[in-house]
This record gives sequence, structure tokens and C-alpha cells, in this order.
Amino acid sequence: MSANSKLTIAAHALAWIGLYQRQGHEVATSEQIATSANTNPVVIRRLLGELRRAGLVESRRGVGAGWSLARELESMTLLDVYEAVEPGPLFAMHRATPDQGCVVGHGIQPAMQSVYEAVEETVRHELARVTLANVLRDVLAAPR
Amino acid sequence: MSANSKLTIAAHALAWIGLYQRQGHEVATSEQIATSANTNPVVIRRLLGELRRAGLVESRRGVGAGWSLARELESMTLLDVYEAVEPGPLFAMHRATPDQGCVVGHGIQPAMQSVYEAVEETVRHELARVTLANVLRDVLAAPR
DNA sequence: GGCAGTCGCAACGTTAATTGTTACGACAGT
DNA sequence: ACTGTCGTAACAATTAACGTTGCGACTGCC
Repeated sequence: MSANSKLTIAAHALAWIGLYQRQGHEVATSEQIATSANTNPVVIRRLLGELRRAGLVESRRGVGAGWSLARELESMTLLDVYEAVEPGPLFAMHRATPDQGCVVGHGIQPAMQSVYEAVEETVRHELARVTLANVLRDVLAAPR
Repeated sequence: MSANSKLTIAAHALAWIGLYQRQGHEVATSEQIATSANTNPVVIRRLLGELRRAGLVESRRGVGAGWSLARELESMTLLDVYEAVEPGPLFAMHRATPDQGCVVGHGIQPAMQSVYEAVEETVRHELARVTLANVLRDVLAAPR
């Protein structure tokens, strides 16, 4: 099973903030988003902190604090979000380095590496095709 | 970080068996493969058990027991292996179901689902382009 | 018939990553 | 000063992957 719900939650948070701002509000709080995503506000703050480092959102402190978009949803793709929150590769190599004295043990990692790089490239390409505005539109189009 | 070294290990095992058979041996034991992959024989047996269910390898018991290929490496793609060993999706949804009373919480999962399905489709397509014979060739081509 | 080598499988322990929770200081507007 | 929220650290809880041990089942050979 995959381990990665971060991209899902990040998209959820961005769509939520975007919709909230369209309704005329200035900022959204981590608690509001956490309620919608059914998780803890700290989890949301951590995640949005990564998105802030990537320049996708901004945060304000003090009274009336909260989060706002740093760019239009139209100019944000899922690839931007993916790169902001996903550090590692999709497929992993051996956890312990294979026997370098064996021909296969020696050559398998570079062989798989090149395949995995090609795969990840297509994944990035596919994610880059979807903007967060697309996501929000689809969210609103979901049947009741 | 990704969690998935199963595809890597499975490709390693298949390449190993394929090469060993090319050298004139009938069967390979899980212990030989485990030594090359630097892991435990039981891990290899579990993995090859999944590949056997998918019809990629066969096992023999009793004296002279071990594993052999059920098909030519040329006719086996990484997609076959991937489908045999990877049960779940690449990207996960929320671990706790989001607030269905919220518009975003309600619509986010179908919206992301369709994106994820498209991404997985391209991954499958890319994996289908590589045969295990390609992998073994690349393994043997690795610089010393 | 007994022996030896290997698979089949279950049970359990180990490790690592993610996620959830609590706590508290920093900040800024009222 | 007070209030509400972020920022961050520390730790607990949960989960999945991986490793290990043990033992029965199978089969060819002596």
C-alpha cells in the first residue's frame, strides 16, 4: 500500500483556501482546514509550511491570523504541490546494498534507476497538466 | 519517502534466475538469490510466491528444489511484475474520511481519484515498455 | 525406509515512516 | 494586557515493510 496522502491533503487544503477566498474571506485557519480534512491542525500547519517554502501560500500571524494563497489557483499545478511535499523517489532501491561481487547485484541498481527516472518523468508530466483550479472545479462538480 | 522496494527486488530475482539458467542450471534456490540481493531467503520466497501466482515463475520441491522461469524473459515486462507484487495505488486518499458536510471534503476524493488514475495509467504504460530481457541486458552492461 | 535439501507458511520481532497529539512561546491587532 | 492563531519541538500512536526463526511437507537419492 502506498504511504502518500500528503499530496491529497495538500490539494484539499489549497482547494479549501481558494474556495474560501472566492467567498470573500481574507484568510483561512489551520483549524478550519483540519476540520474539513478530518485531521489535526498541526498536521495542516506542517503541510502548509512546506507549501509556503515553495511559494504557494502565505501565512499571517497575530489576531486575524491564517493562510492565504500566494498565487492564483490557475497558475498552480499538482506538480508544484508534489515537488513541495514529496521529497523522495516513487520506487525504492534495495534497503541493503546488494552483493557487489555478483554480476546481477552489481548491475541491477543502475539498470532499474534509469527505468525509474523515466517513469517519474512521465508522472511529473501528467501532474503538470492539472492545475489546482481544475481540481477545485472538479471538486465543485461532484454529485451531491 | 517511498516504501516500495518490492519491484526492485523482484526484478533482481528474475534477472538472477534468468542469467543462472542461461548458464545451464535448472533451478535457482531462494538462498542463492537472497545472497545476491543481500536479504533473507524467506523474503525471496514470499516475493517469488507472488510471482508464481502471476505465472511468471515456477517452483519445484524436494531434492534439487528451487525456482525457474515460467516464461521467457523477453515476454515478461516490468508491468507484469508490478501488477504481481504491488497491490495498492501509488497515491493514497485521506486516512480518515474528510467532512462530507463540507463541499471540498465531499468532492475532493473523486476529483483526485481521476487524476491519480490517469497518472497510474501512464506509469503502467511506461513499465510495459521494459522487458526483463532489457533489464538483464542493462545489468550486464553496467561498468565494472 | 531413512536422509538431506529446499520450499510453504505461520508467527513474531525489528525497524522506519507517517500521522496524531500536546504543549508552549511568538506574534499582532484590539 | 488580552485574545486567537501560527511556529515548532517533543513525544505517542499507528501502520507498513522487512527480517528472523521454526517447523512441517515434499521428493529424489542412498
